[in-house]
Amino acid sequence: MTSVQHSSSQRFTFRKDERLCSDKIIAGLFQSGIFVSKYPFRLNAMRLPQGTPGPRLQILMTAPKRTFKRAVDRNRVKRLMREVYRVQKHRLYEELEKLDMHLAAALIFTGREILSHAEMEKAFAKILERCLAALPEWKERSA
RNA sequence: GAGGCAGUCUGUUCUAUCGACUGGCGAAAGCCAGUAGGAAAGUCCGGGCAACACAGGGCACCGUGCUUCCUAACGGGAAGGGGUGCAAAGCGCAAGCAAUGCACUACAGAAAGUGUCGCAGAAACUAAACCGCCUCUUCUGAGGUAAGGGUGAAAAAGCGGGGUAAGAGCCCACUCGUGCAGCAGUGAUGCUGCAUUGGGAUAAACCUCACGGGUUGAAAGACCAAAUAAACCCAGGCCAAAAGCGGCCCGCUUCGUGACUUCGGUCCGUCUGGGAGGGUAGGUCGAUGGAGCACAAGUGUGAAUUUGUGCCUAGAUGAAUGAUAGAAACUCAAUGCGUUGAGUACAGAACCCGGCUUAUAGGACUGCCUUUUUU
RNA sequence: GGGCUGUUAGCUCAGUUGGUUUAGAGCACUAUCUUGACAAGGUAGGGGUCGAUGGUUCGAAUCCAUUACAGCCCA
Repeated sequence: MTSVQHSSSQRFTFRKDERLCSDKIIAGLFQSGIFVSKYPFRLNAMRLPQGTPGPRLQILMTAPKRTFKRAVDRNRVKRLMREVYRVQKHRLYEELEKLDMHLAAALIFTGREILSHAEMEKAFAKILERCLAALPEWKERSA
């Protein structure tokens, strides 16, 4: 019926501490220049120092006001992005655990139109592959 | 019955799985409850709240503009008055007046002053003589005239009669306007009487009058934690001049009884403003129980308001209120009458309220208009 | 959250304050002259609901109100 599979080890939560809230980190994030891009997404990233408390990855989702004029549309896009991330995030967590990295990230929607949930899922899987491939390189650069 | 327009109200529901935020319970795992709108929007207005400023007066600036009322307040609303447009019983010889109905109305002052009124036209503002009309005449002009023509958005009340050389409020009746008085009304204003020839428009042009307005907005502001630098540079004030009263003036208020001196100033202290540089950029409060909502009764034409009873109804902060699947309801299209397909508006709180304006699929109700059928 | 500005020809802008005259300039476009042909240049011409709706006025791109769409600023 649904694509979501129940598992005792993995839960598809998205709590407050997984979200990126710090003003300071966000400012640094967009200056770092580290990103991967795959239409209709763009993912900016910045490595956090070792031993940062909380989860391995803090992330924020956003949709630009320039392409989505109405607040309803921006909310819709951000909510879809959150749901898609929530389901697929465990692959990233595993990889980060292996490399012993902490990461801050911003997921930006660069498309022009709102996609359906199924299209979003496919598109996010693609950018996730690119991101995983780039992780070791990011570790070298920031070290 | 069908279609259109305007107004008011309403504006999808249920189940499963995976989540988010707030509150409660719990040692924890977790469980339970709640979680977007009528416009949350535009930011066009008005308040609450907060900080700073503040003897008082005048000018300037900005806003509002029929009256009375409602309201915490308003540029909002209610009721009323006037005006304009359309229809119009009726009255009048006519000009015209006009009960009543519907719609609209930013509606103070143009006899305080200034500006503007192109083209056309003879003449456009304390007016004028082109054609015309009349009188005189040396036949070319002089004078009278504001009926008629023509121009214009607008030509200095209208119409009928008298009067006259021709004409003219020159005189009279009626109508309109203005002024004064009386009456009615809280008032805008209306009615009646008397007087009066009574010489334009524009104030959404300047302006005048009346009333109102201190400035800045929750990125206001308060507290806690962390960090830190009472340092440095420049300008100015400190007993008679400057600063302040966030535009200006009057006026008012405030601040070294320091040291040295060649009396020009210098130094010290202190205050104010600016520069450069450094640190932090986390949390709590503000902040969700309020001009609150629902119902009933009373008062009022109404907007509203009083009393009683009941209810608690989002509170995020890089920002929750969601995603997926299935079913139902409604609408539309195709129908093989079994169904199949598509669609379900406008739109997302950011301190909170009261209005205004704008957007809105479908449904319900009310009013008006058009058309068809029947009686 | 709070505030400010703009919208005129296909493009870039004047004109708006202070109303009536013809809405104008440059580039572009069309025709034509010149050239063997093109460019440049000369001559002539076309092209505007002045963002929209309503109001004030005799008359509105201009004044007033509402509205739509752009752009900018404030820690």
